[in-house]
Amino acid sequence: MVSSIDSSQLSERSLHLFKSLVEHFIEDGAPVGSRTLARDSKLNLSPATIRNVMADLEELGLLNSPHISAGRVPTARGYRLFVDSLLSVDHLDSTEVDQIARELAPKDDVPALMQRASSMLSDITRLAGVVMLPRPEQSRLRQIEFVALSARRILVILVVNEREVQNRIINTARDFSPAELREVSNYLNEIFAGKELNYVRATILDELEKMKEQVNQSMQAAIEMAQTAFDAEATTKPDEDLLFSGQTNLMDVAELADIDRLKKLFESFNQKRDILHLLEQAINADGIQIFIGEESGYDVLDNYSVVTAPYEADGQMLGVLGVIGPTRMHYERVIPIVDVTARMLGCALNTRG
Amino acid sequence: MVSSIDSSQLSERSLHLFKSLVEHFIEDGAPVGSRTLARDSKLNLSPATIRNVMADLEELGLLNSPHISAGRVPTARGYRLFVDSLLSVDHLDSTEVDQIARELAPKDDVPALMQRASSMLSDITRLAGVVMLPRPEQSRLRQIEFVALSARRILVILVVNEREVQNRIINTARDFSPAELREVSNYLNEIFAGKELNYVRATILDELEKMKEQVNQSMQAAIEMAQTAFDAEATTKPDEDLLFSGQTNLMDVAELADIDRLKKLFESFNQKRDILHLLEQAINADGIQIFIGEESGYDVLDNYSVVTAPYEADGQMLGVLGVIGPTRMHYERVIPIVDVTARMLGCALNTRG
DNA sequence: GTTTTGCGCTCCCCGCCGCGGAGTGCTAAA
DNA sequence: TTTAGCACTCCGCGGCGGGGAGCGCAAAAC
Repeated sequence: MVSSIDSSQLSERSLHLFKSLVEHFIEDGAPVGSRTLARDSKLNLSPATIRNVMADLEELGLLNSPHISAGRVPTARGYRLFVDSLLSVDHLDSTEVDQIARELAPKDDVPALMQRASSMLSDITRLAGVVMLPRPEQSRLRQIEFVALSARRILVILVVNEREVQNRIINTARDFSPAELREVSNYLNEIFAGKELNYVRATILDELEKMKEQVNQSMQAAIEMAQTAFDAEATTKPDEDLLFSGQTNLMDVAELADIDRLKKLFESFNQKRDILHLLEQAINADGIQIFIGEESGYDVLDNYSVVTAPYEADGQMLGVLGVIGPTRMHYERVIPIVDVTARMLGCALNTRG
Repeated sequence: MVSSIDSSQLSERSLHLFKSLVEHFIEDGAPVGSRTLARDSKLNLSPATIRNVMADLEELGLLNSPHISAGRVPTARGYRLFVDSLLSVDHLDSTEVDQIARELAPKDDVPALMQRASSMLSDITRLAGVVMLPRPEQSRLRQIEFVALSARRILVILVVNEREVQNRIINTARDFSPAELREVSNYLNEIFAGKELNYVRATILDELEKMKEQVNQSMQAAIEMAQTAFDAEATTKPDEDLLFSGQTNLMDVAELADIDRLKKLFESFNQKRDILHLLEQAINADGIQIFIGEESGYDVLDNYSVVTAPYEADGQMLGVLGVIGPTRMHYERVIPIVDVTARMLGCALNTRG
């Protein structure tokens, strides 16, 4: 790991100029040269002086130039310094906060709420939004019900975590009557209501195996059914936990006109894997976490930054949400938006009456 | 409406040349000129002759040239003639048919099956796939269940059409005990099981209103609950019925590099409205239906074609699926693929033991 | 010692030119 | 009716040149 840059290693003036340069570049995306900087930073320095400073900054790896006689552009490392030490975060005005609050009013079920959070993030930032859904590991089983579809096809309904519902259909080896089903579900609810899904899954394999002899025949069937149900659970769930929106917003950021890179990014959205891994790293951060360009370690994300924040409700970490855009994004705006959204979403998820 | 072109209005030779030209253009996307055509169509004609023919075809609106001294390109009308009268559809070889059949094996629930159908369409054609889910109007209620989440929040579970499940959460005005809930669901199941959702919705508003006096108090509550449940149904359902996949495939078709048009197309995928309307037109077609470029009437689809086929199970039309790509697509391959997929999906949806 | 000035140099961008290639339409001949 | 011939158009490309933005370096100025 390359030693990171500490703002105290640089003179006040260098920092000021650097900040000014980054802001400029974020604004218009063109390499910025010494003259522009001389004009706009109120320091009353000649372009030549500024060139010297910029040469130093380049040596430190904070800037580089696309070619010898162009202006300078921030590197990932440069953005890192900018974001960590120089950024003055905007204060959201109250109308924006209101808008977020309104969108996240807890009208309906969890997935819809998440979806709204994601599209709100993308609408308001004009970038791509993403929400990672509550991780299944932290789910508590609240209730389990069986509904007979036909003699041997049974619909299993799991109510998880207050407001989440999962359905799956299983095929059984023998027929079950509605009365039997009710009996089975009562039995399972009694043992497992309020327990963690992981625990439930483990226990079913383990403990119930032992009990087989002690209980009556229909209970044995119950055990087998439950096994099937939770087996299916393990396989069907994990790919449903990322909600993207506003991908198309990324299509008008000029320097991403590079359609090939964009295609790869979109594909990684579809496969979800990389982004999921990235977001998982952010779940234990306390508050905003930012991955800048190559830092992320996923090369589809070169030239893109991801701003994330975990959200929690009832004191429990639930997931992560965030925004994906070009490294050259308005961090000072995006950061508070992501931050507030995470909080608000948390509030909306707190269990109420 | 402009009078459409009938293949009988044109000489054998013109048709042959026209077909050859379209095939050529589909292959490499460049305007094709008289020389190329003279060389490749086995007719032994000089370029000059072919130029005359092409001039005629242009006058009929089947071709046009991007500029005066370029080759010719088919118009939407040209593609129409090509597709309707000239196309020799490929025969899928059995390995491909097998692959489709394997992908669509009825492993799990309906939404997942649809999703697989869609991504299979896009994978195999290297274009974008779309599946329209069974239209809610044609859904029959099979079973309704209530699960108490808390005193006044109730989970309503609708089982529709054998293998589809819908959940929604409603808030009630007063508390219900589990026993009451069971009573209510028994009551509703008795009246409504097997009925069409539309009918159910209408009847609840109507008929039950009259019965209010005749039944006891808890039944009155049942009526109100049912109203709430189906009201919610009407509003939550309709935007969940299109599944896209493989959009990114469209990003490497060269002539669509026009990122702005592509962005608009993607946005219309997200909003679903236009595509939905288009597909609804296709639901009553018997078999393959093709919308070519401007024909569709939606200008986001200029330069794109949509190949659709309705699918049915148990003798009932369920929905439409298809492929979206540049007008310049390999129709002779895409058509049979869409066709077979629709049939196979139908088979997979037939109700079985 | 730091800052500025001056200067030479690099590189991009843009418009221009000119040319070759592909293709057309028209006319006149086969 | 088909073909050959011809003049013309338009695109694409490479080369050229000038203007502009910017850099680095060295020497002068503060």
